[in-house]
Amino acid sequence: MVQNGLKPRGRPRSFDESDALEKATQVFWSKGYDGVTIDDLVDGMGVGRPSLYAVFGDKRAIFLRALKVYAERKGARATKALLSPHTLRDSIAGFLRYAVESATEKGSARGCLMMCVAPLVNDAEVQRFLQSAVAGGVALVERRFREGITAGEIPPDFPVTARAIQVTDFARGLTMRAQIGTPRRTLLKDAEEAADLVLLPPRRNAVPRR
Amino acid sequence: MVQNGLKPRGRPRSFDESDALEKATQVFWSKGYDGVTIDDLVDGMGVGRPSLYAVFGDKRAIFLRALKVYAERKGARATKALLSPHTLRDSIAGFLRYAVESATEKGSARGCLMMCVAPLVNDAEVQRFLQSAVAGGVALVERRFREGITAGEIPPDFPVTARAIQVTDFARGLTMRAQIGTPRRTLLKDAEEAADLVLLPPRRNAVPRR
DNA sequence: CTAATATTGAACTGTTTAGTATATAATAAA
DNA sequence: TTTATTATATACTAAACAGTTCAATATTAG
Repeated sequence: MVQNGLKPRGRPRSFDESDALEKATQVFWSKGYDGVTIDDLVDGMGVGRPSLYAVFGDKRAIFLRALKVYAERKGARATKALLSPHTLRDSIAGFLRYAVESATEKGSARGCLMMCVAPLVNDAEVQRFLQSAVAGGVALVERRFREGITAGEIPPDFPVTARAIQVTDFARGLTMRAQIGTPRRTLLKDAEEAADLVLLPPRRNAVPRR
Repeated sequence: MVQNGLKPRGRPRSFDESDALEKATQVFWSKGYDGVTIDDLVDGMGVGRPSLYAVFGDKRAIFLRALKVYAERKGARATKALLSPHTLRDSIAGFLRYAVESATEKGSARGCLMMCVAPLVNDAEVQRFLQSAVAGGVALVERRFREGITAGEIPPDFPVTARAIQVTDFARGLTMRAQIGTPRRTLLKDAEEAADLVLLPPRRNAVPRR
């Protein structure tokens, strides 16, 4: 246990670990997984080759850590976009808008590391992580729908699970189109219309009153 | 115009050109674009290395042709799934079911070459092709919705364009989840519910958004 | 100061890869 | 049968690549 907070013994590192991971994210995002070479990572992360192997391991290990960093940051922002607004409609639209905005950000590659790059990595751990991320997204939206029922914004028979899945499928569809170059404004408009759609009240079996 | 149907002059080829392209599709689909080497193509297509370069060109050229073959076949089947059924609901559900089924076929890689592999190819021509494929899909669904209006299955004020976009976005979302391993039966159920959603009649009276 | 410890830059090694050259084989025409 | 033509198999070359080695460097502990 001893040396927590104490100065480490040898020569100090010339890079910041989490900073380097952040940069790795950009490298993978812009070049894909198979498209990235160790030299790309050495250049992009600003970490010398032997240090890179010593501290992070090989390409697969670096990608796993970068993916988790990315997912955590993106998940936090998506959660904020979803849970901050007061009205349900603003929440859902905000969630989808965030998906579009983050997928069309200038300066970064278009799309999303989790949806456009990671699925192609043939690796069981990556796949498991992605599945849990998908499930987490659905659960989050589902929770917001339940709050909407409590607040009386949607009827108690609103199919929360199905609609939550549909919201996240929309996010995926929008992100995909972002990746192939669909303009942001188009996608933002489509996000609004998707929000309208998933908030439509379900068909009642009962005969409408009045 | 001379030698159409005539025997060609030199040594005959030991492979069938379109057959080899079909096999190339499988190679790219299962290994991604950057993950594929020329040797993978030589092995997978059954074409010797020098013949491969002479007949098809380099990796990028092979991918382009394979992508077009794939898109044509898949587009034809999707069109059939969409336009064959009598009822609109069967058409839309059939379209989404086809997306799920083709993305979860046993023997092939999961997902879709156009959505899961091609977008990562950093190439202007590929991107243009994908954009036109997306637009074509929307136009097709839109057309089916219009027929549904004519047939009285949906009201004349049904927002055909917006809903057509939503149908194709759903297909993308479902395909994406197929790629990361979501089971077919789950996706088929979600496809049905998505079909129900996009067929809900639009709100008649102007409803306040907030 | 000296010893111990940890990181770094540079260079090295064996392998994989893309693209090509060359010699051989199979066919049609003459 | 001979010749022209096209395809194929083998093998080659130069470059890119992953992962490691090693001496030099920067820091702490005694």
